[in-house]
Amino acid sequence: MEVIDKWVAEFFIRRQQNPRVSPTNLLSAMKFGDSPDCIKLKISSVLRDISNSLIKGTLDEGTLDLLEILEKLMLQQHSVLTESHKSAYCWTAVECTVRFMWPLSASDGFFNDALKRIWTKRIWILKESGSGLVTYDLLKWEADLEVSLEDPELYQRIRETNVRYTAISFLNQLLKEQWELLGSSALELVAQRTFLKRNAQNVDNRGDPNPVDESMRRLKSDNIKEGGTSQEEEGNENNRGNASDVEGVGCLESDNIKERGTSEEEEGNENNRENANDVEGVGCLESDGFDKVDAADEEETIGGPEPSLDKGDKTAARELKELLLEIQGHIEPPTRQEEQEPNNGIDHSVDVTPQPAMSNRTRTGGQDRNETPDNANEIEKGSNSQGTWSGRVRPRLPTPVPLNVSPLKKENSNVRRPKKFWTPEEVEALREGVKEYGKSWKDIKNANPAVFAERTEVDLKDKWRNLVR
DNA sequence: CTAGGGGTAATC
DNA sequence: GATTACCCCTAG
Repeated sequence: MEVIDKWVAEFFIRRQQNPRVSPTNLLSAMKFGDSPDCIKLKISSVLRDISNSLIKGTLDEGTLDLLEILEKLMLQQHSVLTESHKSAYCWTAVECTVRFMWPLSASDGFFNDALKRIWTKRIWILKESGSGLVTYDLLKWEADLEVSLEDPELYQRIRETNVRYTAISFLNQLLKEQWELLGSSALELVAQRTFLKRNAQNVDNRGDPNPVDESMRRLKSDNIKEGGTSQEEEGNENNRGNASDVEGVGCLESDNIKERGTSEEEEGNENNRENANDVEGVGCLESDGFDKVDAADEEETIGGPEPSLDKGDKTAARELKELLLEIQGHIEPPTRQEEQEPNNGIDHSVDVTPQPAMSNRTRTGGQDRNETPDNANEIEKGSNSQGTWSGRVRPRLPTPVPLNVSPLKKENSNVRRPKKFWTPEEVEALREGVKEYGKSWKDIKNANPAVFAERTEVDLKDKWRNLVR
């Protein structure tokens, strides 16, 4: 069952924004060992934690902890520390210190405490341990921050630097690189293998003399093509990667699937799919991967180097499939798309193409609130103008409930406020306000919130209009 | 956000 | 009927 544990853990960790699961808590609860698989899982959890903290906008000393843990895990699997990792650590450390520079002077706040806590203690320990995170840049920052304690000009300069942006950029870069290095998840690999096996069998049935080779050749050639575009679109890919991996990727039906182990040099390329195995991805695996596991179960062997699942893996895969379906049922409420209609291959993507001008639309003397709402209007027109929209489904949001214009207008907008005469205090405050602020009704009201508590800016304007008449 | 036109209902 | 307070709308 340990394989199930790992796969389920991986499923949760790779899935973004699951508020009920903290990756590190999950791992500590499951007590994994130090096998290479487990280290990968731990790295995934650290990456997910960093990603979550970026999403939440929390960039603090906890992030430094995570980066230090990540370094240790990288050492355990004998990986080289990347430049992005070093830079991310350096700039996050600076950000954690600079955030305490809010007072104008270094001596007025917690800056000194932060300096001691982060640089004198934490980074000293790193230096002692010979950590690769201690870089020239880090030491340079350390010196500058020390000097800024005594040098108000430098303090001001650092205070005004946008360190946070740089830190976030490096953290994002680190996440992207590390997710790519981690490559496909176990779930996806199983699906890839079974898909390849199925493909090979299909070719075999057609009487091809060398089915596996042919299948591999086709996949490889497709891959080369895909690889090219992937490289070109790296920026986009990057954006989608960690930031939106819940979206998943296209189903494994696409031919961008490789055989792991047939060519090691393609490793990096393979990783383009990185977080492809999130929820939607699992959905695809379900139909394209696991369903085939049962079939593969019966037809045992394919000749050659084709990797196949052993009995244990197959049982595990079957159990996992059921488990995932159950978990998914609990976690994911059915999406609107699922509710509306089965996927029939129609592109439901949001159409952002500018819509043709609504030539029939006319304004009717400004009484829009009595008109049919915009949406309904367009739906109605849609029956006549479908052709011009190429039959695409245009997303429609519900017509928003109009806000009360006046903050003094209470619940029922049809009921007028009771008439309230202006008191001499109010009139006086208005006169004073106009003297001071001119006809800036908002400023006048804000300057006398108590006096004008029951007046709007428009009331002030109207009253002034009456006064000067 | 403000200015100004104008409608409605209460009050004088 | 005039005034006042409130409201709505449009234009800039």
